[in-house]
Amino acid sequence: MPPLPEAVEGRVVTRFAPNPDFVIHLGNARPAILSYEYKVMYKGKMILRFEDTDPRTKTPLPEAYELIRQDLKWLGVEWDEEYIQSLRLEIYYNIVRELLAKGAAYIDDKSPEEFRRYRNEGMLDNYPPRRRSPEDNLELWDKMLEGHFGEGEAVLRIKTDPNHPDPSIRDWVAFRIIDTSLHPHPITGDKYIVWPTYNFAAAVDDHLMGVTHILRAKEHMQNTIKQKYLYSHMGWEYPHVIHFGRLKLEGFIMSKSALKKLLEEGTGQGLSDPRFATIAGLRRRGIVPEAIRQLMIEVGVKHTDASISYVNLAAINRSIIDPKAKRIMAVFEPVKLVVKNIPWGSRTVEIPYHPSGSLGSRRIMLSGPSLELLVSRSDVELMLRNSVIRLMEAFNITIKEVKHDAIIAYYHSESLEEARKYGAPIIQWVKPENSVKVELVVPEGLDLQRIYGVAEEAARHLKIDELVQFVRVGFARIDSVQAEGDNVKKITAVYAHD
RNA sequence: GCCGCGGUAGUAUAGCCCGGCCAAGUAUGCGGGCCUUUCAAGCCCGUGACCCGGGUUCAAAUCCCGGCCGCGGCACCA
Repeated sequence: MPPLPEAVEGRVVTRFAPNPDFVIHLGNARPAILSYEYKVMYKGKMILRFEDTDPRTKTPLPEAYELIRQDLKWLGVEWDEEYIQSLRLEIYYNIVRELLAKGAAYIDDKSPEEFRRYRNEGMLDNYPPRRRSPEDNLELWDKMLEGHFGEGEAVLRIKTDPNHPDPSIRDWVAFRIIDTSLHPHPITGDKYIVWPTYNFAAAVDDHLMGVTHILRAKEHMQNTIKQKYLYSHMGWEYPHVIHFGRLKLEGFIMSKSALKKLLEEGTGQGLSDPRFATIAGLRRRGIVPEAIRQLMIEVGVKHTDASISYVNLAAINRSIIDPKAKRIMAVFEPVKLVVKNIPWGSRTVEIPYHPSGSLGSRRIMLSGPSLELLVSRSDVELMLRNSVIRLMEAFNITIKEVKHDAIIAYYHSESLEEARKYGAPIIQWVKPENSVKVELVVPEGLDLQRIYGVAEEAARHLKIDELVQFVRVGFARIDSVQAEGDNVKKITAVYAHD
């Protein structure tokens, strides 16, 4: 990671400030992870701050506070202090009195249209509310707090350059009235009706919390300019800001509104739907935190938008999970395979869970002279093209007949060398006895495909969240295990990538 | 429309501030080969980019100007 401007070891303070109106997604992971990584790099401090100051249009989700904490922990992000803005309104109110006394802010009790007229015509200097005395403003402020004004009847504005080239900068709104009897706040209920805007609360908190470096998306660039006026009124020094572009994960649903819409339609998968680019969705799909961390560090802090392709994320993820994912044999849309003329009565094959041999092994007993197995329907084609096939880790067979309900084969030979000699394809197989039903959920863009099959007996011992590789199919995460007592009936897995 | 920020291979990123070592590095993808009891991993080879046009300079991806394109903001959202 590139160094931070004017960063001193031990003195860097970063923050991650989500709005708890929803869970966090991959885009939020960027400021969260980078803030954390820089904190670690400079042995500083990181703050988690919930920005929940709009109970009306961005009503906080009560459970989101904890879900966000959980997601951050899962990502490996550790923060040192935590704040909730809705619990800090008195602090903001006190700053307001100071600003008002200094003549740096004023109560605007005219209509938005009236203000806009003065602002857009460059007449802001002469806007009557702007010219009010500090004493009158203080009095009006108290009236606001006491409830003399209804929603939309008064706001508090911070004085800026009244002729700033960007009109949106001019005398921005710092507080507005929200009728919390109509729109209660999940934490403070209807206790407060005068709420700070993002620019006020974030700016004040960044100072009070000693934040030295802000990492935020570039949609805040104009906000930085607005906030600097507040800092200059208060005589504060503005932190260093690093802006970066937006992040998109190709093929995933990212926008909050689209996610909410799908949730309402009832996808049955909730916030962790594997089609979502939410942290929970990616976790569900078998993406590990380290992969997200590496991706964020690679993407960095450029101003340009980045469109991440899933294969890229998958490649990083694969390199992390490949060494520790058990290889499990599973066949989908199973087809019966009958092997005849086996020269031995019974034999046990020992198959390592990983080609490296580092994950142990399981034993499978096979018995002759006639053996019934299951193979994947997708491999039938291979059997039509190749007369000799090797059953992985077992023996070789000759295909005799491909019928619609079964494949008849004869034992051919034992060794791998022999299979090579014939150029025999190697396929996975499942012994029907003690096998487990498996449902593989495959997210594909907006669709969720499900394919069904059976897995070998060893799959009975898989645990939820375990990452496995179904041989010749791909990596997947065990999502659920259905059992009756100790008897595992079925496992459901979510496909991660090949 | 008005403010602001950007544009390096399919994707992501390095280099740009401090011009030459960049006929542009890395990862991933793609093509080919090797290896391998997986369509995984590993190894080798190849593929492919400095938005366009001017200018400054002995020399420009790097500096300047113009254009084009993309993104963000213009909220009593964050």
